[in-house]
Amino acid sequence: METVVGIEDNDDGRFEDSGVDRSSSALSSPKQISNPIVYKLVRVEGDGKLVPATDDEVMEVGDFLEYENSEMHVVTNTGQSLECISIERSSSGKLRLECLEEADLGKLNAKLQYIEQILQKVKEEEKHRISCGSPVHSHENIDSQCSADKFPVMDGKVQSETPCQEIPSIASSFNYTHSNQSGSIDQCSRPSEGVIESGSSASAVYSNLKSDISMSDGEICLDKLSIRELHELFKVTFGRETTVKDKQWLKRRIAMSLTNSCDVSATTFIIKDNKIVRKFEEDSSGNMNAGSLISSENMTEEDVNFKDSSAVDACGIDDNQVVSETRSENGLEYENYQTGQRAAKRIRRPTKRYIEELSENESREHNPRLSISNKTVGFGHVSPTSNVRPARNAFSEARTYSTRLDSLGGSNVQIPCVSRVRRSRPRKDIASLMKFHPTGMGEAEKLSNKLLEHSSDAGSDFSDKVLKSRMPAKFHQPSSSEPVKEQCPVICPIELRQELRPKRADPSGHTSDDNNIVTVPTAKGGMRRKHHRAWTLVEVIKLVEGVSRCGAGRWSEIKRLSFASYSYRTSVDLKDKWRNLLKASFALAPADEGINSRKHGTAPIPEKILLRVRELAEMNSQVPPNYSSSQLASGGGSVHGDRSGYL
DNA sequence: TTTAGGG
DNA sequence: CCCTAAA
Repeated sequence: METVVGIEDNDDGRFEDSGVDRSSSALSSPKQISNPIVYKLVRVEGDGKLVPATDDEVMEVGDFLEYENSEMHVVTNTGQSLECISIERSSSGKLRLECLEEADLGKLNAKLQYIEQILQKVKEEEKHRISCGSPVHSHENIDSQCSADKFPVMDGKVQSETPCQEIPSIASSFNYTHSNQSGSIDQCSRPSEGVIESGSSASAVYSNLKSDISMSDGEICLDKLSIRELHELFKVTFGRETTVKDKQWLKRRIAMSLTNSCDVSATTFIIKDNKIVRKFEEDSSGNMNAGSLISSENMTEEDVNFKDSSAVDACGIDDNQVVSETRSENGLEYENYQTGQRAAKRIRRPTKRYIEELSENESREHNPRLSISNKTVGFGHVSPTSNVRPARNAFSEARTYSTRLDSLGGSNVQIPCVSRVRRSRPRKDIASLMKFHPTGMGEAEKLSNKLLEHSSDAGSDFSDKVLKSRMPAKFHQPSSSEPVKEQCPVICPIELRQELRPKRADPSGHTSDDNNIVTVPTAKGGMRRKHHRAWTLVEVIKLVEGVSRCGAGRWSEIKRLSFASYSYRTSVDLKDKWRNLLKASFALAPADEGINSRKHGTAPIPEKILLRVRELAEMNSQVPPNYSSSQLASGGGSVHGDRSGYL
């Protein structure tokens, strides 16, 4: 910093203070330098000439040397294209690993190379000046004097006299400078062949900027770019314009995007044998993915760090730069920078939180009230688990959905099962049912039950209407009643009984639905549906018809043929119902059916049906368990089937 | 998975 | 309706 100030404060721009020397010495022993230095940017033309840089081409090098004192332990994990170096900073002791792509490394090396050159030039110039006794008056002067003839140029390249071995460490410091104010080193590089062999500067290139980038022997330095070029580069890299004039910032951002491998075309080239070689697409893509994954993890942290360092840079160094920028602009840049970082962060970060929110939303979508339980699930888990809802909920919901779907699925009317809210008269049965819920029932169960009741409620409401409008006077014709049947699966027991009355299909009766679907948690955690869904007459008819067609005992087949649309009627249910029907039919006293039904207030099963049942039973030699043939033989007039009410 | 039967 | 054994 002091050096910078010294330089900048020199009105005549004399480049005289010890900073230069120190910087020069930095080449041989970088760790001795602790202060950032501002250097003037020069452009190396293709013919090897050094063109004086414009004002806005001033670059700051000190930033790169900021962490000179850091101890770096290089652990190369030599893979194919990805190599890692773990760098431990003495200040924090934190150890981070990250992978860089070769191309990125190449860029960094190129930068390093260029810095090296600059330093070398400065050194040379200083020597020259000292020897000549001609003072330098400004950066521009320096640059002007930095003509190519004053520097060793070979093959169009500025030859670096720096020992190669030191380059990696320089590169490292260069690389980590900006982002590690808080200590963790998030990036790692490796000593690449390109660097070590660096007699020539090699760098990666934005292919689409080739024309704009100064190029010498296929080597391009990011630092050589002017503001305008940097802007263009920025645009290419980030896909948006920038008004930032801070070159440092631009370069940093671009470099960062490179190291993060987030951008296309950033890793098109790699350095090999001092030449820029086009990278294979597979390589770059694959590595880029891996790289971005890793870096995305680090970005959060790095953002903070970066912020700090950038604050330092912007307020400290940049302000002192000769570059014609006002402090307000610096502030603006800083703002932009921050926002830019945030934007990038937004893009990269979503992983965990996004998933979390996603799962949460999903669960809420299904059952808002149960979101709490979902929160506990799958924090930090990835999609597969986070999508899992509590088994109970899933079950009940599935049930709900299927029920509603099925209730209408068989018919021609397909009604979306969602958001059909029934707003009709309040249901008393439900209230009572809820009131007497099993105490063991958890809150979640209650809620889900409520939900279920609601949905099925709506569904049944609708189907009831349909049923009424379509309810045929003659129910005894299975085929004709079939479609009707399928539309009225969900009906409240009480109403069912009313409807079950054969002759009076009771359209007036407010067939309010309300099936008491009560799900009871099982010891195993499963859900048992503890729901009594009364059999409708249609269902009974269908069952009888199915039995007559397929034979008793082939419940699955009957279920498949006649009850395909009744998801809530399992084959076991059919079997049970048939069993009951059988009992009823054999216990039935033909003359008394009406009495029976009235007596128990239950919907009677039409005698016709019962007779048919008995007929079928006898056909199949099925006899109710406790039915004595004598009773049957006697005509069964005296036996009152109380169980008929079970229908 | 389906059937049959007990509860 | 649920549960379970048996096939």
